[in-house]
Amino acid sequence: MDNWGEVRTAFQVALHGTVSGAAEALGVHHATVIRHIDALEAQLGAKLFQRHARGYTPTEAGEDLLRVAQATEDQFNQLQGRIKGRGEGVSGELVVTSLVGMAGMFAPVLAEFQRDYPKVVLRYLTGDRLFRLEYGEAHVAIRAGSAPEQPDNVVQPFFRHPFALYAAKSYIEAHGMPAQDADLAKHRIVCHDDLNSRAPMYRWLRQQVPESACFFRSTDLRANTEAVVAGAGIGFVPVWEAHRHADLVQVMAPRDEWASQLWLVTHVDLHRAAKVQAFLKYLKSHATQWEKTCALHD
Amino acid sequence: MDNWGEVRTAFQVALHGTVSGAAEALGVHHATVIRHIDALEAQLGAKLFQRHARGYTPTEAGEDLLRVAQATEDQFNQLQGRIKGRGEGVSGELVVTSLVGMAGMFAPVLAEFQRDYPKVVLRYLTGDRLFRLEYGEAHVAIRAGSAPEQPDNVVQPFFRHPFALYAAKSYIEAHGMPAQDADLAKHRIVCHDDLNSRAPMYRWLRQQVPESACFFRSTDLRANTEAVVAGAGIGFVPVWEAHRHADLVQVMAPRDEWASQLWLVTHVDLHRAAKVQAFLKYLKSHATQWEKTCALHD
DNA sequence: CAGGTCTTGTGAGTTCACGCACAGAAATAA
DNA sequence: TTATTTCTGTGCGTGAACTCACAAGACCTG
Repeated sequence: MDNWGEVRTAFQVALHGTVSGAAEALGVHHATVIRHIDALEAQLGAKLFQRHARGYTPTEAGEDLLRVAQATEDQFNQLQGRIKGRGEGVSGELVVTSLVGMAGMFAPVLAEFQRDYPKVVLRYLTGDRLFRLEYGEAHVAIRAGSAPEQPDNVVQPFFRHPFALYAAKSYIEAHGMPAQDADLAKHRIVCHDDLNSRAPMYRWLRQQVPESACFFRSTDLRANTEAVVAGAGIGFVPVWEAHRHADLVQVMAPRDEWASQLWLVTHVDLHRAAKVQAFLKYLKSHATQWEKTCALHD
Repeated sequence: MDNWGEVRTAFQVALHGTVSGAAEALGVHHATVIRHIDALEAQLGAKLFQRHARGYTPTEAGEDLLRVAQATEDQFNQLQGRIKGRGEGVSGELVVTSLVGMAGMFAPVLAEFQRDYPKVVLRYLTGDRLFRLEYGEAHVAIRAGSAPEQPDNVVQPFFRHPFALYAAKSYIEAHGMPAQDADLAKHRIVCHDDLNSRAPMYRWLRQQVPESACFFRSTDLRANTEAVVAGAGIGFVPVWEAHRHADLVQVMAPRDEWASQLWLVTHVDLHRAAKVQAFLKYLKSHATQWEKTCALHD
């Protein structure tokens, strides 16, 4: 049963009882209506209407079609209402993705956002692979590093994520506190597994310490943080994250060159959606708050 | 939400995930599919798909449309199956119409037909006005008189409905039995109200008796029959009907010139339907039986 | 890295479906 | 009856929608 348009035409004919009435309702010429009915009947191999000078009277098959098409029109109208009204309110699904490392920072914000917009179903995706906006896998992504420049993505700077060098109290008691940058080479360093990492803090670290000083290496920032907390050595920990661990001692204060720039990325098709805008506004208002919090504890 | 064809196109795109796949499934060029999607999105004012080089990924709205269109396609397929299979079996409605006078003769036959085809819903329409086949008011009509010649109706002779002159026993006892045709003029005659009636028996009667002899006149054959039974005079009664009244005496035996020809009439569009054919076959097999019955009692 | 094979997207040519203008038939009104 | 209106039905010309052809991008594979 292809050609749904012809079904719609037949539906209007059954509704009005005349070809002319259906033609007027559909905004087409009555000859078109006649052709549609003829084609549909030829395809089905059955008469849908009895033709006479006063109009078209539906047969049993025509009445059957009338019922089905009536239901279809209702469903399409409801669908149209849902789709047109979808963008207006803040509801539906909102899929956010970021690196795993930022989960601890974002989770409270996401929870608060959901308190303000209870109708939104939040999905927070974190994983090894990058979830790609262009395939519709996520609506909003928080990305780190240099400004992503993909054509269909709208990118805006979020905030600079401050890092500082930390160590556990136990480690400092055992190995002492480095006085200046050059002293780091004599310490046990916790760093990224890939020594060629493009993260600015690790590029800085590679210039300061030899590879042999990197005693603990992991691809995961959180694992590194845990290692530092456990006293494995000195390593970069997000300032925000460090606040949660009373045992940590700040070895060196955060520097701007260590900070990693965070970006808010959305797909251009969804950027204007009300719920996306609401979420972005929410995130940005918290960004300034985070920056203040981090600055306070420097 | 007009243009159901575009909805169907969008449905196929959501189903296949690619424009090319949908185009192949629909049997059209992929450029057509793209234009349909663009038009639909423009009309709805919302994106249905995320475009990327690997295909189209449905958004929330697109998935909503997918669900609705899936249900629609299912219903259309079921509808097509019903319509295509409708003509094969003997089921559904069967609307039969005839003059009221023949109800007593047909009712038992209709009941028997329904016993053989229990899935058929029989509607037997009788009324003052003629139910018109061309408006779909009835599938089969039994008509009397000269052969109807309407273009869209297929007409076939049914059988000749025999009439005879009857009177009540009480009337004969009071007025005696007419020996020959000319004697009728001296009797009380029950006849049709319209003296110019085209029925052959009444045209014959008008030639035999003066208007003054017609003491009881009615437009309804059944009323005339009742009048004869009640002893109002001599009148024409269907042979078949007369058998049901023990009080009636046959004044003159049935003649072929009195009989009224009955016709089976069906609309050309429905004539080939299985249920109509089954009913016609059934009626015709009973016609010969009726003729024998009538002949027996002459 | 290069080649092949999917995609989507866009401008140009062509066809098919639509609109127009009639004709015919039936019901209503005068 | 005749006139009028309102239907359906059909041949014909035109334009919108389709097909075609080509370009560009993404992904996989050797």
